[in-house]
This record gives sequence, C-alpha cells and structure tokens, in this order.
Amino acid sequence: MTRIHAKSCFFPLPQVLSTTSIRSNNRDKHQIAIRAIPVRTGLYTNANYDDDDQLELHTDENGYLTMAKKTSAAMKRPTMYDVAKLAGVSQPTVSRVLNENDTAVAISEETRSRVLAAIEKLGYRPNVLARSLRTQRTQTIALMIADISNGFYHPIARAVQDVARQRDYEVLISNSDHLYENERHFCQVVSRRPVDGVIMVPIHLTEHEIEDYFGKTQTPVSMLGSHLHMEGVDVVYVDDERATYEATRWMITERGYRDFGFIGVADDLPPGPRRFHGFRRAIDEFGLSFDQRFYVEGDFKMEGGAAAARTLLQSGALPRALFVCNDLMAIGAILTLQEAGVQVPDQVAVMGFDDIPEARIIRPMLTTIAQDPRDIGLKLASALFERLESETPIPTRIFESERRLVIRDSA
Amino acid sequence: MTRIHAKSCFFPLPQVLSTTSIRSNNRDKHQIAIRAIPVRTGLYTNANYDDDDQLELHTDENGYLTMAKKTSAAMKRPTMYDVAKLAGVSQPTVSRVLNENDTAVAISEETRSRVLAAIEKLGYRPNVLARSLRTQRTQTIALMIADISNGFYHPIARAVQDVARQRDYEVLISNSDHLYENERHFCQVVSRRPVDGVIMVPIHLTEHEIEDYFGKTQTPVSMLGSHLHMEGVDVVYVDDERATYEATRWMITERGYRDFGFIGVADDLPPGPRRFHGFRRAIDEFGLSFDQRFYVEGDFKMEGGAAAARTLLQSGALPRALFVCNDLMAIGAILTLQEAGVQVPDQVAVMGFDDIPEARIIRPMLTTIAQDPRDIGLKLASALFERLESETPIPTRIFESERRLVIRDSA
DNA sequence: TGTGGCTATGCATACGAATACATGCATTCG
DNA sequence: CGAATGCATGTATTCGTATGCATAGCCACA
Repeated sequence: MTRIHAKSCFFPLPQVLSTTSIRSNNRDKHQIAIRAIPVRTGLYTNANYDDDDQLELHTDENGYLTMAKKTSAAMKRPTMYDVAKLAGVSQPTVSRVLNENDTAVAISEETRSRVLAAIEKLGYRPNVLARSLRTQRTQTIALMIADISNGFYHPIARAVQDVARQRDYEVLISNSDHLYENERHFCQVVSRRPVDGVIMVPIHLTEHEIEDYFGKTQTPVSMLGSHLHMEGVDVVYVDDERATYEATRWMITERGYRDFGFIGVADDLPPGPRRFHGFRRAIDEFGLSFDQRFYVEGDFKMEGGAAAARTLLQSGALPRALFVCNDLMAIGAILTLQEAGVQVPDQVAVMGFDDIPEARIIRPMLTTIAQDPRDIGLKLASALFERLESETPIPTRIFESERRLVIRDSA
Repeated sequence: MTRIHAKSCFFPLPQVLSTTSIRSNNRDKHQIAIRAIPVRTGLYTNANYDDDDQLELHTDENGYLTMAKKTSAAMKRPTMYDVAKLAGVSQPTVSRVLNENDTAVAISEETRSRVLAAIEKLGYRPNVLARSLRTQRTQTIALMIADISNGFYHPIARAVQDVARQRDYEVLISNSDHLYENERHFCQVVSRRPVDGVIMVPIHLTEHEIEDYFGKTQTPVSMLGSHLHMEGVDVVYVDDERATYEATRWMITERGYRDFGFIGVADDLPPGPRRFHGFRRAIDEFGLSFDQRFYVEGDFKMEGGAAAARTLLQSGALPRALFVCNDLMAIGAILTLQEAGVQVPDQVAVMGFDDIPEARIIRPMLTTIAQDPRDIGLKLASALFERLESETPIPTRIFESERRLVIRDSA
C-alpha cells in the first residue's frame, strides 16, 4: 500500500519534488491522475492516498489543484481527535471525559454530555495501543499453562480470567505443551509485548532465565510450582512430595499393597521427580523393595500413560499397585491395561494425581490426589494483582494450595 | 507517581514556574530538594523524576543548578534511541537495520554490525506497542472459542496457533463459555485492542452485531458455524444437520431403534436446533413418532447432560435410543443413567456428537459423530491469513469440514 | 565542472492518547 | 478594586517506532 503525499505528486514545479519521488518508478494511477493538474508551491494536504482510493479533485479558477478528497475512504476508526472535532472541544478534553479519575480536573456537565454524544455517534473506541504506549500500562496479563488439553489447567485459566476481568484486565493465554521451546517463546513474546504481569506454570525454565526475561523490566510474576524460588516472585505450590508420600502410605496401610510400580516423567519435568520422591519415601519407610523394572516414564499425556502401560505389559510382570504421577497418564494406563485384559483394581490398582473431570468418567473411577486448581488460579491471580497494585515492594510470598486424597474405585 | 520537570521546580525565578506548580500543594521531597538550588531561566532537563528517584544534583561555581541526574533509575527498557546513541547512529538507522525489508534502503555492513552489537549489548527488544501504533498492524489475531473445557476446541486452538506461529503472529485466546455476555465482551475488547484478524465460534452473536464490531474496521474475520452468512466473512462449517440425519438413519436401519429421545440445547445455541432438525428429519422420514417428553435440553456441558438424564429418569419412561447433541452431555447422561442402574446400550443406546478424547474413556465407548477440529482450525486460520495477506478483496468463502460416524459401543 | 545518479544516512513527522503546563474567566477576599 | 484562587478548557509534548523526504559524499558522464 503505497502512500503518496499530494505534494510529492506535483510535476511542473521541481522545487516541491523530492528526489525520492522523482526517482521512484512508482507509476500508479493516482499519481498520474494528480500529475495532470498543477499545484501551487506550498500546497500540502495532510491526507494520504492509498492505491484503491477514489479521489475527487478540486481546482481553482486557474486550474490549480486546491483539494483532493477521498470519496471512498476505507472507514478508519475514529480517534479522540474526531470526537473532539464533532463535539467542538479539544482532544484532551475528550480524554478527560473518558478518564474521570484524572487528578481532580473538572469538566462541565454540558461539555461532558456533548462529548459523550459525539463518542456515541461516531462509535468511538479508545485505541488500547496508543493508550498503553503513553501510560506504560497495558491492562493485560499473560498466562502460560503447560497443557491446554489437561483439564487440570482449565479452572486455573477461568479463575485467572475471573479475577482479571473484575479488575478490568485482559488475559493473554498461552499453551506450552510442556515444551521448553514454547516456554522460551512465551517469555520472548511477553518481554517484547509489554504486559503488566505474568502468571505461569514453568516446567523447564530456570530461575536464571526467568530473572533474565522479567527481572530487568520489573514485571510482576507469579508462578505455580515448588521447584523455583526467586526474589520478588510469588509462588503457589502444592506439596506433592508429601501428597504422594501420604497417598502411598495409604495404599500400603489401608489397602495392603506391597508391590508397587510408578509411571513418572523425565527428570526435566519437575513435578514428576518430586512426586516420585514422595512415593519412594513411603516405600522405603515401610521397608518395601522397589523393582526398578516397574518404573516407567511417560509425558504427562494420556498417550504417554498408555505407552508406559504397554511397556509394563511387555516386560512380562506387573506390579500389584501402580502410582501414576498424573491423571491423564493414569487413565491412559488403565485403558491400556484393561484392553490387555488386566483387571483394575483387582489385578493392578491405579492411583492418579490431579483429579481432573475424566477421573470420574473412567470405570473404575480413579482414586487420585485432588488438587484445587481454581484455588490455585485465584491465589496466583490475587498475588499478582496485589503486586501490581501495591505502591511499595512486597516481599516474596509462598502460598500452599491444599490437596487431598480422593478415594474412588481404582485403588 | 508524580512526575516533575526540573524547570517547574525552580523557586527564585517565578517566570519559569507554571501556575499549576505554584498552586499545587505537592510537597514531595524532590521538589523541595531541588527548590533549594537556584536554576537559570531556560534550563530544562528532559528527564522526569519519580517519587522514589535518588537525585544527584550538580551546581556551577555560582551555585546554580546545572544538572540533576538520577542515580537510582529503575532500569527502563532500552529503546531504539539508546541503541542508536551507543552505536553512534540515528534512530531511523537502527530501525532500518531491524527491518531489512525497508524498501531497498541499504545499510553499510559496518554500520549494521555496530548497531547489532549495540542491540546485543543493551538487550534491546522492540516495543511491540509502539511498532503497532505506527504500522497499524499488531501481528496478533484473536481467537474466541465457546468452551475451554470442551476438548473439541483444543485442537482448533492448537491448529490456529500452529498456523499463526508459522507466520510470526501471536494468538489471543478467549473463552466465552457459551455466554452472550462474554461474546460481546470479546468483541469489545478486540475492537479496542486492534488485532489484525479474528477467528471465532460465535454462538449468540448476530450477523448484525458482528458486522457492527468488525465491518467498519475491515478486520478480516473467519468463523465456525453454518448459521451465519456475511459478506466478506469466511465460514467453516460442518454439515451437522446432515450428520445427525445420517446417524439417526443409521440407528434406525442398522440398529433397529424406533423409540428415540433427544438431548438438545436451548434454541439460542444454534448447533443444537440444527442437529435436532437433522435428527427429526430422519425420524419423520421413517414415519416414526417422536414423544415430546423425550426431548430435554441441556447446556453442552457434562453436568447439563447429567441433569437432562435425571429429568428423563424422573419422567418414568425412557426411550430406547438417545441422541445427545454433543459428547460432553452424552457422557454426563451415560454416567447418570448408569448410576441409576440403566444399562447402556442394552436398555438405552446413546449417540453423541464431536468425538472428544473422553469418548474413548467412557465405558461403553461412545458411538458418536466425529468432527475434525484440527482440520477446522487449519481451515479457519488459512482462510484468515489468505485474507490478511491478499492485496485484493477476496469473495466470501465457505468451507465444509468433514465429519463421519464413529461406531463404538454406546449405540 | 556541472548534472544526474547512487549509496548511506539523517531529519521530521505521524500513529492515538495521556498529561504537564498555560490561560481566560468568574469568583472571592481583604 | 486589585490580587489570589478555582474552574474549565486549550496548547504542547511525550510514549517508541516506521517512514516520507532530504542530503552529503561519491562516481560517472559529457
């Protein structure tokens, strides 16, 4: 979309031609159309013409161009300036009407109503970009979750949105799919596109990287996960080490299982090792032995759980009880075991972690450790907004969100 | 955060004091601190001072203030101007180095490398707000889905993000939860915060409203749903009327069911009535009667399906086969029926619509009509980007996405 | 040696809104 | 009745970037 100033289209008066416009081989029709008409030196119209504009050309009695008006202007969004013109006031006055909180500046009732009428008539909407550029605030927070397909994160997203909307903030949701590359991409995007705050579930990101991306710009951050501790970053965590410990204990003491397997995840997915540690602690405490063959890794997804179960099946032997470090994998594992004719929980008991909606769909219903994702989301968002709204620096805070064992039928 | 220009803090020379600053009862320490030092008329520093800035004040031999320097400046993000200063070039030159595509403007290798080094050293990142304000493009598209908890939408979101990332666009995801209010809110947000394009799954929005929000600004839009037809708006649809028709036919001819129930949704949720229509067409075509008692409404969610099933159970009689207009409700219904001791499919057969992942978790596995949400997402995004990138207007296009009957165990 | 062209860069401005500062007028106060 | 004050508004500037236009230096050509 070439833009041409009317003045640069003038032909017979070289002094108003820029070198650029002489040299350009820009030969579009409007330039030619305007060229046919002489223009007085100094005539300058503020308008820009796009390639597909229809121009209406006015000339004076001597044949000089006096006005070139767009007849087919692609309707541009009205600005405060348009509103101001229509209301017969200045642009800042419009701004003041809109931002009543402007330090005690009064606007007369009459002006206010005229401005509001003009806004209404033009359908004016403030341009958030311009406002943000000026105020250095975007009224936007960014949320990065680890897996949009995992029902665990939905209530978190909802809760964050609820809190944000209440404060008139928008939420930019992003989904990392547990991939380091996506996490980094998120940080990059967010550090270029200023947001006022960040909530995230970092899996692979290191403290150093997070500091790198957000420390410099002082962007408030709150995160889910107990593996990171950073100055000035609020953390919400669930004590999953203890949760798996207690759940494993329960399986041992209440259900009498002694022969365990574990479906975990790679070491670079922090909650996995932590949960395994709690599991292992209980096993060791009871002096049970743990057969390394029964430790298999998945990827937090249903298919990963299914693959892990296939691995176990192929190994020939099965543990009596299987602790799976999240529900999605637990479900994948159960379905695979059942397909292979293995009875759950009679032959293999399965314990999950999260309590996502699907845990109540599968038969047998999944015994699992329930987290409270809505609570997590609310805590994350509240902490962030406290930071956003606080005048004074707030010391790092750590919030624990509760979890509890939900006993159903699978273990 | 009060900002004070150094010049307005001058005390002994009234002529440089603004009326505002004389009158204001702003008595913060920095104003006072600077006031103690005389300033020559005309001295003006470009810097703004925040309340918590530490100032380093320099005076000349006569005791006049010559310089006020921030010592504790909260590190601001560097701008092109900072880069330019460091590299010893002008700001536009930096801009040109960054945007190599700038119409054939050449930059010498030496300058380029100096600029790049400065960028590296300062950790400069372009400010997307400023860029967008200038270019009128945001490199962002907005996506509104109807229910983040419904697995049907996840592949759509992923596909849209995949396409967008490939073109270096960001995606703003929003979730309407099927609520009209949220849909309108989305439109308002998006029409204030300019995005380059919009993809949405409008449920309640009317063509008139959509035209109102996006028509004026010429924002390219593509939508999922066959109930809307708008000039210049691409639509992807699944022929769900026909899909339910065929599936119902199949239940009649292949399974021999004659006595049907239907769990639908309120008339203002368009896909519902459409699906009911296809269902009804098959029923009528085979001359079967349809007992109105067996038509119950839900809300597209699992709990809605459960509630609908409870209504049916309470009514005393049950149909032999139940067509549920989406999987989430179908699953809710099956679980409720099973809880009540009803055998699925032996007493009541259940057919769903969508084929979400949960359809394979529930037992019996859900017989359903599979849509291809990834395909839908790809089509939506491709259509949008074609429009975004096209120089010339593109006529309205309508894409059909395939669906197919997936026969499992529930019907 | 002047003219024109090219290369590499600088200068000025615009995007839309918020805000520091200025001002005209009416009011108040001594 | 003049000076200070407050109200309602206008003017100028700013945010960070992209870009239209200008220009300095060089080279080629006549």
